[in-house]
Amino acid sequence: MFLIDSLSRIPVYEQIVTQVEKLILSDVLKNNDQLPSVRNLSAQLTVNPNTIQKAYTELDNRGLIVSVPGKGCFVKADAKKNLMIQKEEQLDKLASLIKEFKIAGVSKETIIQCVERSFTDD
Amino acid sequence: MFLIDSLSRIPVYEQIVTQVEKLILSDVLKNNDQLPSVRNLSAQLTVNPNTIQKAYTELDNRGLIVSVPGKGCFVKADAKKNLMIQKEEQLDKLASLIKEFKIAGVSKETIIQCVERSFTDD
DNA sequence: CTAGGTGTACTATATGACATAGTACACCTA
DNA sequence: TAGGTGTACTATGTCATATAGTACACCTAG
Repeated sequence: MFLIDSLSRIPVYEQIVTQVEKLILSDVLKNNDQLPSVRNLSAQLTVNPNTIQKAYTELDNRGLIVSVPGKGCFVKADAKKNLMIQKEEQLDKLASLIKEFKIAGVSKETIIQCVERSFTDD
Repeated sequence: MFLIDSLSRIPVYEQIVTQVEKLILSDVLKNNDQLPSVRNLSAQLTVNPNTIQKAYTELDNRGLIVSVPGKGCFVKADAKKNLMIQKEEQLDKLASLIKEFKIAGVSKETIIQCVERSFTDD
């Protein structure tokens, strides 16, 4: 369910946050679904429980999950909606990346072709 | 000539590398142009000389500049060409980013609109 | 009630990247 | 010769990350 690249510059806890977000966006995790427990996931990924806790705390801060002591962590009702709104707002990042390609001499056609292909493939 | 964000997660030396690349791509730095000296730039950015040296060493490794002891660091003849080739190869990154937006429910039209706008603006 | 699972909190420790500080050397050039 | 260049090296400090271990409060199934 999760894949961790321990060599990456991205911290493990942040990789987990990102992957949970993707699972929510792709409807693998839906409203009120329970996440793996801190201890369970830490064992599964051979990672320290504190690292998982940090990821879950972050997800809680972002309003994507709720942590219920004694029960578990659950996906919030409006998690996906919130994420989609956030992603829309992050289009700025795409713009700056495209400007870099523009400076690098990559043609507009090349980029649009790339967009088309990304939307066609699975 | 250079702007450093010391709060960023990106290391200072890497910010310098990136900015030199952009200056090369935008023809501000051309063939055989001399880069600021290690001590000069370190003073200008209020950064340790070793940090600048690390950036220059990295640029040297990437084949973009040549370091001549006793003289200075100079932009290589085929630096821009090499960079453009590298950038073309990095289109994969754009593809993966677009897929993220796709998952997030951002429409293809929205993205292409963003591309068009990026190429229109200055 | 009890046992075992949950989240949470805390301290201590280790590690590595990053950056600073300082020094030294070899080279080139005016 | 003097002053600028790149380069190399050690030592130190800082910070985020991650690990290790412990403890507590809560819920729930038995």
